[in-house]
Amino acid sequence: MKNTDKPAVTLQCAPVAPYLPDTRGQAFTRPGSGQCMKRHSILDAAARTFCRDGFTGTSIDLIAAEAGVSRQTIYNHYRDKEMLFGAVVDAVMERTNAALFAILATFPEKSDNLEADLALFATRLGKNCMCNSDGEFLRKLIQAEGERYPELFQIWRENGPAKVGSAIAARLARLAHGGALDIDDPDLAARQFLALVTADMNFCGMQGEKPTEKQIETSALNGVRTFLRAFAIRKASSARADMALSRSSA
Amino acid sequence: MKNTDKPAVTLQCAPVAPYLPDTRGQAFTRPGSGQCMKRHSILDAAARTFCRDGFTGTSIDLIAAEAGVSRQTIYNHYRDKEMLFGAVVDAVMERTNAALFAILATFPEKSDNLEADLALFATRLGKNCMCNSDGEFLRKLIQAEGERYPELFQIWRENGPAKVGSAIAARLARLAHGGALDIDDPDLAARQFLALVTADMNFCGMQGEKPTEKQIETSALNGVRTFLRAFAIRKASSARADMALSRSSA
DNA sequence: GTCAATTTAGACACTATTGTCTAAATCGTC
DNA sequence: GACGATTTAGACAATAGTGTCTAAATTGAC
Repeated sequence: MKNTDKPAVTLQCAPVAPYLPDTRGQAFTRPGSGQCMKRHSILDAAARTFCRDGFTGTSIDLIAAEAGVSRQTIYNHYRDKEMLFGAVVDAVMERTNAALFAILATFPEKSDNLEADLALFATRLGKNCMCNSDGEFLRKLIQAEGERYPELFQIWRENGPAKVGSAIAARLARLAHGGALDIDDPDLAARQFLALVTADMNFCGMQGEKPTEKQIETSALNGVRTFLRAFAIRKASSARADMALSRSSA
Repeated sequence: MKNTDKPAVTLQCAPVAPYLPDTRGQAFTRPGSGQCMKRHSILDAAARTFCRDGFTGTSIDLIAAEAGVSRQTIYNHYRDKEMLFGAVVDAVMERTNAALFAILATFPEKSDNLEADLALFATRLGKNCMCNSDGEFLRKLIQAEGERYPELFQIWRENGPAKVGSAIAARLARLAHGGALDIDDPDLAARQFLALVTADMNFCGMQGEKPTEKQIETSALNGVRTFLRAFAIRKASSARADMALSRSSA
């Protein structure tokens, strides 16, 4: 059984030409050279450090040390700290977006075994999008620096959660049209779906920390169950039996 | 009609004695004197500034300017930046806790008109606890500095959301026992209740910003409706009619 | 091995911030 | 108005960070 497959999106190197700054002020890189490694490890270390210590709390020297390069190398690739930060944000958003659409493609089409299928979908979403390092980065940094650098995250605000929401809404509407769900407002239902499957993560004393894989799975299943209690259409034949059953353990 | 009453908790001045540092390193203050005002405006400005710019991004000079006092006055009251930060966190947590319990007391007891009552309760919670300035402070700062200063927020992690959760769980269990709700796991239901009534706030492109009052109300009502769809026990007599009705608009 | 590109370590000027210290000004109470 | 407590503005040393510059070392392709 292949489990929640991680859409491994690795960073591509920008093409050719030495020291020509692109839109973000970073120099292009000959692919395959050591430069690519360096740049990757810089972006990686910067993401980790910015996420841990915030923008102002992070020093270039710290990033350099953590990336295993000299400070000057960072300045060779990125004009200044803000440009580096922008590049990190871009990279993380691109990765997360790619993961997002890969996962959206796995949304269940058939309505048999809906609980298990939706739970698997929600688990994938949690593990590879909302609760991994990239998700943590976006969550923390948007909270912390979103107001100071509105233009940086505007793209994400518009394309990130909103797009997941409407994408899930469309797929929920499809299930509703197929007779499996009873949904008035698909957009609202999508938001509530996302809220429910992450419910356990936000209110159990572990604010702002990454949940474990187990916690993600449990939260997803719990959320899907309640979501289906609210929106699933029970078969008319066994409606009374279902209701009696579901009420029995109260 | 008195609307969502705000439990106005104002900061009390610590008693007596000049320049004796208390546990947080802050000097006590003669109540009623100008000192109290100063200290209050320092804490106030510090909360705003820390929330806006983060701990490292905030300078004492900025706080002093925003509070309308000299920098030295701040150092007279608080030993250093960390102590000031700790005092702010304490004050915000105390205020939020007080608001929390005031609001918890308004949780509906009777099960007639449950939707409206729960929506009002959730609205109060949003407006006076989770989405006001104090809520924003705790949310942002725990995300940003929670890992760096674990001991500061540990109290909140244990006493804040967890306590709301179990308090609401107890009240939901009571409603369930009274026959209004069908709930297996009250703690889970409480977390999902909180997640649902704040669902609209997190996934509509406005991450990390304070929602408007209108948004809070709408989100609360939407969330409560779905919560009740999942957990309310429909009267047996009108069950079929209810189900037909709720499905009619899909 | 050569050569150009790249990286490195270190020095550097500059700015910002912290926390201390002082002497003068202000406040509040009697 | 006197007096003690408090606040204030400013100077101050110490530290940390940014971004630039250099010369030497390293890399990688041919």
